[in-house]
Amino acid sequence: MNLPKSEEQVMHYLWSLGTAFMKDLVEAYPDPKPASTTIATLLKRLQEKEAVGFKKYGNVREYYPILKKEDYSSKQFNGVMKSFFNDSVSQFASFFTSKENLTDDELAELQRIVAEQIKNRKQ
Amino acid sequence: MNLPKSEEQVMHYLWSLGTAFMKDLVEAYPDPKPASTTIATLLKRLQEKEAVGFKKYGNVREYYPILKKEDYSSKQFNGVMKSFFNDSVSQFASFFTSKENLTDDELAELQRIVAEQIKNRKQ
DNA sequence: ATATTAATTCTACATTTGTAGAACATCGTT
DNA sequence: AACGATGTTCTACAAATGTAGAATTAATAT
Repeated sequence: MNLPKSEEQVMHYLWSLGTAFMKDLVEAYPDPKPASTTIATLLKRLQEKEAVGFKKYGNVREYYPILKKEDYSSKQFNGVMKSFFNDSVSQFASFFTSKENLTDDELAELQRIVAEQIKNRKQ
Repeated sequence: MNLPKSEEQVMHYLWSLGTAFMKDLVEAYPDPKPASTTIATLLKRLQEKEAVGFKKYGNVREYYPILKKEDYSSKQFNGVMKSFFNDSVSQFASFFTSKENLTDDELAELQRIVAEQIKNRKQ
């Protein structure tokens, strides 16, 4: 499932809000906020794709994400990984660690995390 | 510059071929191959976006990528990084190192690469 | 010179995406 | 019971994307 930008944006707000009424979503946008009918259209499209669900309270709906952020993130990342790094971890790692905007501290942090994960796996 | 899938596909073939004539591009596609006019349209759109250029040989053009794969990859990756990992290296690193489809060997390789990069920077 | 090959330009059209007005529905208030 | 706040559905339309036919052009081989 690859969502268009505008729908992805709605998902981001929903992921961060957890659940939301229409109003909450519109409010979440920076000015100039979109018309609520615009959000309504996007929500409807997302429902068709089973990416969001809702609980009904009378006329009103409380929306929640069905699609998990982790799963979607993972899919997006894997897509980039495959298209641009040939699905090769070392190719990606070289790119990533030599990014200029990666600070020394971040690199050290990465090292720590990798070491930890390695230890974790040794059981 | 964020290219639509179909144009991105053309770029991938161009990146891997280096330079190519129309024919080479069409041939690069798996069956069922697209009509060459389809590729022509995509190439034209890519030219407008200054993502590809060409050298003329009579009636025919030898296309080449202007947009560098590295730059585009970088942008794509940064987009995912920002949208899904909050631009946080450690958040991303945790996700990445605990992917189930990351083998122990790949993890070790990553460690090696990180260590090397750290050493490299210390001068 | 003519047919063939390869490509290009123009035009076209369906689908998807982005955005929103108009009309209608419902709940909570006066 | 009428009203305002919210929200939903329907309809609409422009722009972007995906795909390709028809007509035309140019170089090459016969």
